[in-house]
Amino acid sequence: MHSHDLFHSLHQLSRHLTNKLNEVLKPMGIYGSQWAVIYVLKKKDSLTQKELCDYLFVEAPPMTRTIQRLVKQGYVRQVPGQDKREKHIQLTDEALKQYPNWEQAVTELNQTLLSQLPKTSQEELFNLQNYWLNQLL
Amino acid sequence: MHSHDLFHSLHQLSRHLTNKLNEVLKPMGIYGSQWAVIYVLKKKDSLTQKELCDYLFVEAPPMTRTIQRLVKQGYVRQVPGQDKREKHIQLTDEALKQYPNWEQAVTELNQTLLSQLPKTSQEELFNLQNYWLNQLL
DNA sequence: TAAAAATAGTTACCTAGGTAACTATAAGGT
DNA sequence: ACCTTATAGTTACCTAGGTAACTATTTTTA
Repeated sequence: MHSHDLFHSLHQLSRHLTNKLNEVLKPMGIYGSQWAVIYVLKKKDSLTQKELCDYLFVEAPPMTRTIQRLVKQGYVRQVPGQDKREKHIQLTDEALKQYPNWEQAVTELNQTLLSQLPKTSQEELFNLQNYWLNQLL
Repeated sequence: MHSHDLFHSLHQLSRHLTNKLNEVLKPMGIYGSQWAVIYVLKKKDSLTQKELCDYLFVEAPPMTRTIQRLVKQGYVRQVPGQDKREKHIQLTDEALKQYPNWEQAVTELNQTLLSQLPKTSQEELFNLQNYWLNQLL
């Protein structure tokens, strides 16, 4: 096994999964990057853009774009914070109404994608990825 | 473990590695996508764009762009095939001259990135990725 | 063999995500 | 208090990769 192959297959796998995600979300009118933000906001309730960036491991500029699109679609609102530099991002009622649909679509996709991979392998893969990622940061 | 987390960590890991690769290649004047093409061409000698797409699992349009950049930089040439639709892509002497530098930089990076991950884990990760990828295609 | 379908590659345009340079606000050091 | 530095977010522009629509060839088929 050459190290190149390991990186190559990881890259391919990631792209394949991203494509599948966008395919499923397309008819629901949102993109994968938007779903990632929505998913976090559902769990955390209200976060600044900085916090979203840190959590999702994304730079500020793409986050600005993703949020602006979500604002335009009415799924998110930006509330000015006490610190006037900050913007607190929250899901709108419209987003909360749509959430179960999005969640179901994504969960079904994930199950389909993982159906051929035994549970123990899933755990193993997840642990290896996380261990490696933590070592790298 | 939620399936979302597995996909999320895979996505993060992939992005992190891509960023590191581009960081290392930047001073050498090429990008990660270009390196992927060069690496394949070094092994296979001459391939059509279609064959490169299939091998790297990439759609035709981005491949066209990557190759056009490589042509402009003088690292690759497009030889018309017997089938006049095809273009056979080959490394130039200039690319072959630079290759060892690129190869060394990438190999060193890979070793650094993998240094904290035990050999057995590397194999395990590689096998899981490939197994899953094959199931999905 | 002429018309239809498939294939290789390109162009135009989209999202995803990165850096650099900028603005506006907040925090610290003197 | 004032000036410097740090931080949150935006804007502009770059690469990576995707789809749709197109051109130019080749292959199939009627």
